[in-house]
Amino acid sequence: MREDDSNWFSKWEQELPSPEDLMPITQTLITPDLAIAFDIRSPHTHHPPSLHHHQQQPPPISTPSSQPNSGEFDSPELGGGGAGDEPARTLKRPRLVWTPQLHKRFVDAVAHLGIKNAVPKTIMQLMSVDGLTRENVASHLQKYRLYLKRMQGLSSGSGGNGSGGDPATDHLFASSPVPAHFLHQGRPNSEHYLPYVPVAALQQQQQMAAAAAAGHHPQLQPRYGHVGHFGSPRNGQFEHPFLNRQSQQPIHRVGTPIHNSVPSSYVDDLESANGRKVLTLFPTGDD
DNA sequence: CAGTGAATAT
DNA sequence: TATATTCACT
Repeated sequence: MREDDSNWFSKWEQELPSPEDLMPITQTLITPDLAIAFDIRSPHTHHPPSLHHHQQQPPPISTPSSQPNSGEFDSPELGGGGAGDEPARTLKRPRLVWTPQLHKRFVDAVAHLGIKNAVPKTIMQLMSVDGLTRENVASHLQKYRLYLKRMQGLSSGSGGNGSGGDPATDHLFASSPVPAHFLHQGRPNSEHYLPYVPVAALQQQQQMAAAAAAGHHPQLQPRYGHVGHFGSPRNGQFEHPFLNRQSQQPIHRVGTPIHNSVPSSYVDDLESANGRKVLTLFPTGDD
């Protein structure tokens, strides 16, 4: 039975996000508002029926200003009072697009956490995705559960309905490989072998909070690239990388507002360019 | 805080 | 339309 351990691990490893998956996405697009402000949009998108601030894929324009002043100029708190306010938390972020890859990460996290620890917070932490908030995960987690449930109920018997007429709730999930069947089995008796304790992931919260409290300005931190929907997860494997926050570079920017664009910290520790994946993803020791 | 269902926004 | 996010309740 011990062999199984390595087995599942290998498998898991295999499913891990590949290098192509994770990397090149920190290309934070220009904020939609900014883009609009600059009046830059697709040349041949001759069709502005609704002039809303839609986030579209800004052309490959170089993005010199790393000043991600989120275009969201909501209403900053004024008046007030506040001696130490953290306005950044109030920013409304754009809709998060759950790309298959992102979902995969989610699934992986859940799978490894085990049904027991698979709670939004833990998942979120284990995913180590920047900009992901508990709400995001919670919402998605629920949908995911429903999806599993539905699948289970329908897969019995009837003919062949592998995944054809599923309700609309699954397109995303359908593209994502479900590790095993860690469905909801209320079985307090036998636990699946959890080789790894998620404790490592738990402690970081405090650190993170502490860091934030210390005065971590969110000027360019809590943001995930608004990725345009690419969308073609049909049977294709990956289509788009996404946000992965892993290394928090100690960028101390104090005093002079040098908007020196961060040197792309998106580099994960991926493996060599060819060959197997030796990904060291999970233990998110830093955060 | 976490889970669910409905409403809402995009 | 579909999907994500938010809210009220638990």
